[in-house]
Amino acid sequence: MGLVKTEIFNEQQNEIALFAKVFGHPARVAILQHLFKIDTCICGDLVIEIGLAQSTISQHLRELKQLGLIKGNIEGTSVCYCIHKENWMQMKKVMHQFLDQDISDETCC
Amino acid sequence: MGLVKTEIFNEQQNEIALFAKVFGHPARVAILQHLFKIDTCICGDLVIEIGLAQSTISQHLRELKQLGLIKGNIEGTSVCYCIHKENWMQMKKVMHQFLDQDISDETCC
DNA sequence: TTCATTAATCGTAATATTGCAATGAAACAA
DNA sequence: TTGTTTCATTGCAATATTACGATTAATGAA
Repeated sequence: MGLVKTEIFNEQQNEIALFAKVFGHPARVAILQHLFKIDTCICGDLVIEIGLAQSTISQHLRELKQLGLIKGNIEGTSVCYCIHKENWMQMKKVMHQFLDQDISDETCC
Repeated sequence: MGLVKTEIFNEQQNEIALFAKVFGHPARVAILQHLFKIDTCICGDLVIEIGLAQSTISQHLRELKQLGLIKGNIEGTSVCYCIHKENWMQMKKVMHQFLDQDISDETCC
């Protein structure tokens, strides 16, 4: 199948999974880290920085953009990509809620 | 290709991506939430709770176990699964470091 | 022993993802 | 205009993932 049965899970579970999935590739992690570091960026930089083909990077950027985590402004012939700060903070809330669930002290196994 | 070029990324980036990938499926998110909620569990519960085939749940449990996020103790004919608390906290550190990167105030786009 | 229960594993089909070369499209320079 | 640069898109091929039925292995009950 290779097809996720989204309909049997609730909205929150699907949202967490969507965010996590986009972080589930080291290239996208590296892109985001680079954008945080230099705080503004053009795509060409990333191709050199990361070491994948230009079309591959462009594809990863599109996925990040589709989820709203980055935005890109066209500046002449190049594109300025950066973190979408409001959406990043929103995403953080969702992920923290999941990661920071209470661990009770009861020992089971 | 369908094959991630792990070798061009650093250890931290690959580790973040591995953790994120395992959270990138709503069934695994749901399994973890359930384990947190009831704090001890057997696999059969999960099959009813989640609504996927037993073999599918078993597969997801294996992935979570392989990453060390859960552990399973055999108890008679059933298996008691629960969160691996130490490893979960360790994972949280790694993910927080990534999610909580500083967002500078400079506006770029 | 035989039967039932539980969960892991195997095999397989359907679909998704990754990566790249080739091509397009838009902006700018000469 | 023509060429150049920059990035997006398209069209693959290779591999990975998801899901399930069937089977296996292990335990416990009768």
